[in-house]
Amino acid sequence: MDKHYYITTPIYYPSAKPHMGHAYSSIITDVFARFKKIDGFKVYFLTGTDEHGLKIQRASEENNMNPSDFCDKISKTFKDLCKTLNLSNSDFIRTTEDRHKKSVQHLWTELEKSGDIYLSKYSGWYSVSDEAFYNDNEIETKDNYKVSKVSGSKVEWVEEESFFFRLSKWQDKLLEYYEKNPQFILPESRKNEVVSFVKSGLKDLSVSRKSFSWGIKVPSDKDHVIYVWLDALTNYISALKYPDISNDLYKKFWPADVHIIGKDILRFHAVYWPAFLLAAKIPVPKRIYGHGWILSGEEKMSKSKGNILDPIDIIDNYGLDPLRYYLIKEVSFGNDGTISKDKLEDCINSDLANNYGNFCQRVTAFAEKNCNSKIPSKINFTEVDNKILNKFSENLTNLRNYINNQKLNSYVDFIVGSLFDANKYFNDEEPWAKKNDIERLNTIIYTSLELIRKISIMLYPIIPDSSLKSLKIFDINEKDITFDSIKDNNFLKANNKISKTDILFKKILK
RNA sequence: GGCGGGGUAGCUCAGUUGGUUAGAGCGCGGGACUCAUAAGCCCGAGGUCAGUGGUUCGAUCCCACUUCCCGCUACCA
Repeated sequence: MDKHYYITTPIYYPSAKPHMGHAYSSIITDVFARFKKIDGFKVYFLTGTDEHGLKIQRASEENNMNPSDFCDKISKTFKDLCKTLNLSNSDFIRTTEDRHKKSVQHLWTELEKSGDIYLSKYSGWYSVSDEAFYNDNEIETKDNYKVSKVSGSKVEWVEEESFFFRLSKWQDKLLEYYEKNPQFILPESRKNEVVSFVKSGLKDLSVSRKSFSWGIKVPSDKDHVIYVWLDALTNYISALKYPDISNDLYKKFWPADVHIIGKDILRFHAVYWPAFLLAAKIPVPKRIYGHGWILSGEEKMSKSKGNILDPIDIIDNYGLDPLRYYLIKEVSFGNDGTISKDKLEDCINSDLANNYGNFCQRVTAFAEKNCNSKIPSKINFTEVDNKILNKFSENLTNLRNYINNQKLNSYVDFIVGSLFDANKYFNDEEPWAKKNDIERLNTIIYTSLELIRKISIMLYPIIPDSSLKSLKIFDINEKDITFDSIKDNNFLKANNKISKTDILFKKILK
């Protein structure tokens, strides 16, 4: 039976152009998706855009466009980003699509039927200029006016009719679910935050708005549109054709294996989403991973600080794979990380150019001169050769576990360690000094070529383009890659041609 | 304020269920080699493991207190 794997990025809110945070979430997700693909899984990788809400409605008005055309335009920039980042996504969902609307409205109706939605009033201190509600403890009285303590702007008491979701009802069930599924929320530190939040008591959630119209209408009351989370989160199942739960996509891929998200939206994914699903009697996803943020130097990137590193700029200047590699290798996954041109350049030079790229180069160049550009025959592995080659089969399970548990850094550490070993092996065995011992020379070359093959396969999920370039040496194409084959020490067939490879990563002169 | 996490080499981080000389990568200094993108390999310098006190034969790791940093504390996403 086929093995299935469903992984998602957040759907992005396109009120601004794509930034490093979007790129990071997407690249991370792509790494997992690609790994699973070469490990024999049928993978469904979903990304998309969340296009409803007041901000979008306003932004479209400001641009003198109708919201629908406006969304088409901005959603496209995110779709383009998928190509720019070389994502292997299976689908791109937009919340303005009919398939999504149908899905959301059906889910709403289910929640209504189960008694989890009721009509009431949403009220609070509202600041028009801040577009935000404030609690009693967030306002103060100044010159006979109520103002926000934070912004100082005037607030007024607003009441609005709204539908509510009985989130409070699900508090215990959620805690029970976290208890029974200790790996549901990762990383562990963030799980604690969610649990303590839920334990502190859940209030019912306002899930509709009458104050604007750009959204999916509440089926039973056309004056209301369905508010953000109930709309947005549903994308994860609407892409699988929910409510048609007998179709293949849904049957095979739901519940999702992991939703990759940023830590800023963890609560919505780890609390609201499972609560909606529990209420609608839909299985809950297996895992929510809330990753950290990419900071620039010490600070969060912001326009005012002028320290924004635009992913597109970086890709234009350094290439895509260096950025992908950097984000995976240099950021401690789960924690916040930093990026700077300086660190990126160091990483490119030491890891990609000197270590990986140069190893491919020195081995293939040597093989060209000494083996007539053919995979050598007459090989006889010694203990040294077997030791370095067997490390991969010995770690096959570990590597799979790393990916299954989102231990990205452990996965990369193994690769980097293998590269050090490979360079050391080549150095220590001195093939250039073995020209009168052809069998030994051939064996060293063969072993080294196998190392290139194995390491390149492991790198494929992270830097797919470069990995494929490298595997071209052996005429291995994308569709032929299997992760499992890194356990094979005799994969390369004698006398097959070794294709010359270009320099994979140019060193950056500093 | 409450709850939680953290302060380990110049930088980024790992680690110790408490036990002889505390680890990696990068950066830095030196060496031998030459197949390679002057890459790679070897050796080395550099840390009172935030501070104070306690438990213990012994603490960087356990406990208490101090100090600094960060996160969460609901309807922008």
